[in-house]
Amino acid sequence: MIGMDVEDEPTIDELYPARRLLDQIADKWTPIVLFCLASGTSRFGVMHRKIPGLSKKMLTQVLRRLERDGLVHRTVFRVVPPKTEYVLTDLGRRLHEPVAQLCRWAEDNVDVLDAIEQSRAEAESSEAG
Amino acid sequence: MIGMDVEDEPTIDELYPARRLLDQIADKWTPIVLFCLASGTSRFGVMHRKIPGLSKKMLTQVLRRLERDGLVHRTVFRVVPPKTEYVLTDLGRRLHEPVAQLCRWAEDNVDVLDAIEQSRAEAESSEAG
DNA sequence: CGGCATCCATAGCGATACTG
DNA sequence: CAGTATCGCTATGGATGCCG
Repeated sequence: MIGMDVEDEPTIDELYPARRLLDQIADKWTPIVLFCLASGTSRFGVMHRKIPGLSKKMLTQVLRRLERDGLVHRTVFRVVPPKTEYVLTDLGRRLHEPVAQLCRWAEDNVDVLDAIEQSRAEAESSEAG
Repeated sequence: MIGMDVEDEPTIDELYPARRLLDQIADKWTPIVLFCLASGTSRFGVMHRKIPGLSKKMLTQVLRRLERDGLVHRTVFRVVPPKTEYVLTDLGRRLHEPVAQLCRWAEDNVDVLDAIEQSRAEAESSEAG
């Protein structure tokens, strides 16, 4: 068995489910937007106000991508003033599941987040000092 | 009650637990590295080979950050050839929980990932076509 | 209101080469 | 083996202004 090696471990390549999922949602805003939409139909301005720090440009970008990937449906009402509604598709609701898990974990484990921030602060102060 | 409005919804600001968690792990590689380390102590080269597409530079960067934030412990053995071991701290194991949830969900819902990819492919072809 | 276009600054990230 | 250093491109993302 030349080339055989017990140390040969399976690689985690780009087809690995976790990596495919991460390619989809692993950014600063997508999970938050998904989370916002989970509670029901929402509008551009509402979401924009609801997520401080998220620029219109980025919100648009995230929503366009979600729409393109079949996760969000966009309805434009041709009225004055303009009105656009966003709602999760069935697929979007499926993808929201792991995001919700993540959010729940975060809320239940704020102590971990605090501890991480403290570690970082200590590391940075000792490096600066 | 001037200024009171039933439409006033709570904002999801940067102190919201989910956003703090995302700031920590929402990138292409961190969750994968965390996942790799979950199975036990590992070495730089082993992880590098195990995750195709992850450059040495990025792996170093991710590991340094995890170390700084108290999630990973690094042990350098002064031997030739050099040897460095990485292992999750208790805090790191805590943070691994939601990552593991994510990975599990991804493996159980490959159909969703497939559907998303198909939606994207269709959107792109109709846009190009 | 719900965008899009533009500018611009920075961060991300791969490629390559070098070191102890 | 386990990095560090440098280059250079590209993507990210904020700011601003315009438009229907």
